[in-house]
Amino acid sequence: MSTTHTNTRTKILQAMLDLLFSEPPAKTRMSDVSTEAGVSRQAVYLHFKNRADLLIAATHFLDEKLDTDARLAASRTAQSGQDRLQAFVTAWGNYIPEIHRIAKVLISMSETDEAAASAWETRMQDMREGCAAAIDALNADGTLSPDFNTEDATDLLWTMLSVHNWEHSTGACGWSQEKYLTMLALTTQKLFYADPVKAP
Amino acid sequence: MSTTHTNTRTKILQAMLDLLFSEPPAKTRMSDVSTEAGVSRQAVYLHFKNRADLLIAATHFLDEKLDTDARLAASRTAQSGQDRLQAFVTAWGNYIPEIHRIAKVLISMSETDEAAASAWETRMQDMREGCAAAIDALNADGTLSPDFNTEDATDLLWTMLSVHNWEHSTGACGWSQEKYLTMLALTTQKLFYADPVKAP
DNA sequence: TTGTCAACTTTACACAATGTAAAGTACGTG
DNA sequence: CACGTACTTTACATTGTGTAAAGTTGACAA
Repeated sequence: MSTTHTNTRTKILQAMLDLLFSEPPAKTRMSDVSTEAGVSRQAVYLHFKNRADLLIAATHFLDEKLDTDARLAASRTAQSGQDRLQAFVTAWGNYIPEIHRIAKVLISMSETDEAAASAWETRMQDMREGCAAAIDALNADGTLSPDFNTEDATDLLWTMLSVHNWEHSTGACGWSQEKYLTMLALTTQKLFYADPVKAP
Repeated sequence: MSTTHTNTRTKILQAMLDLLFSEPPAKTRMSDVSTEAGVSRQAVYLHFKNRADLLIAATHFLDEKLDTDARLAASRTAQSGQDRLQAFVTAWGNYIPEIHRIAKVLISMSETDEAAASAWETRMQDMREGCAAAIDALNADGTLSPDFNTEDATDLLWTMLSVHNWEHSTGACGWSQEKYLTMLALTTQKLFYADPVKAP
C-alpha cells in the first residue's frame, strides 16, 4: 500500500539523481529515468505530473539528503560580521558543486516551464536572504565598506555567488574548487570590508 | 541569381533577428522565422543546414550590423591602463544588452549542439583576449593590485563581465543599465586597482 | 475462497518541432 | 525556346512528451 507507493516514488527520484550526477553525464528523458528506476515509463506519470514536476521533486529530495537548511544555518552562528560573511560564502560555495547538475537542468527548464521557473526563483530568493543576512551582520559591526549600501552589497554578493559564476570559474577558467573558494574569499573581502585584508 | 539568393538569405537572417529582439519575446521556430521572412519553411533549409547553423549565421550577421570589432577596438586607444580597463568594461557592458537575446539562445543551444557550443566558446575566448589586454595594460602601468597575478585578474574580470551576470544584475537585482555600469566600474576599481579610488 | 482495490504494466495514440525527400513552379538568361 | 536556379508544395521520418485505457498482480477483507 502506501509503503510501496512511497518506495516507487523514491526509486524514481533516486534514479533521476543517479542519472543527473552520473559520470559521464547521462540523458534524463522520462524513459531513461524509468528504466534506471526499474519501472515502466508510465509509472513515472503516476507519481509526477510531468518532467518539470519530477525535476522539482528531485530538487527537494536532494535538499533533504544534503540537509541544506542546516548547512547554511551554520554560518549564522559566527561571531563577527566578517566571520559570518566568510562562513556563508564558504558554505554556499561548497554547496553549489553538489547541486550544480540539477540546478542547471532546472534553470534550463525555467525557460519554457512556469513551475520550474517559480521553483528556481524561490530558491534564489531564499539564497538572497542569506546574502542579506551576511551583509547586514557586516554592517551592524560597522565593517561594511562605505562604498556600498546594504541593498547594493547584497545584490552584488548575490550575483557573485551565482551558480553560473561557479560554473564559469571552475569550467572556463579552469579553477579548482579550492581556488574558487580562495578567490571568492579574497574578492568579497576586497569589495565588502571597510578595511580590506591584504592577501598573503 | 546570386542577388536573389543573397536577398532571401538576408531576409531570413533579418527575420530571425526581428523575432529574437521583438517585444514581447517571440518564438523562433523554423516555421516562425520563415513566416516572418515571407518564405516557405523549406527555403530556410536551402540556406541553412539546421537551426543551429541559422542561429550562428544570425550572430555573425548581427556582429556586422553592430560593427562589433570596431566598438571593442576603441577601448585600445586609451592612454593609461586604468582608462583602458574602464573603456573596455564600458564598451562590453553596453554591448551585452544588444546581443543578449541571441546570446541566450546560443548558450541554450550549446547544451545540445556542438557547433553552437563551439561558436559561443570562440566568442568567449575572443572576449577573454580583451580582458587580458586590459589587465595587461594595468599591469604594465604598475597599477594592477598586487593581490592578483595577471592570469587570475583576467579570469576574474572575464567572469564579472559574463552575459549571465548582466542578466542577473539587470533582471533579478533590478538594476538599470546605468547602475549596472556604475557598479561594474566601482567593483573593477576596487578589485583590480593597486590603489582603489573611493566612491564619491 | 473469493472479491476488490490500488499500484503498476502494456499498448496505443496525439502532438509538436526538427529535419529529409522529391516533385512541381516560375523566372531570367543563353 | 530550352535550361537551370531558386523557391514552393506536399509528404513523411524521427524524437520526446504527455494522455488514454485495458490488462495484470498481489495484498487484504469479508
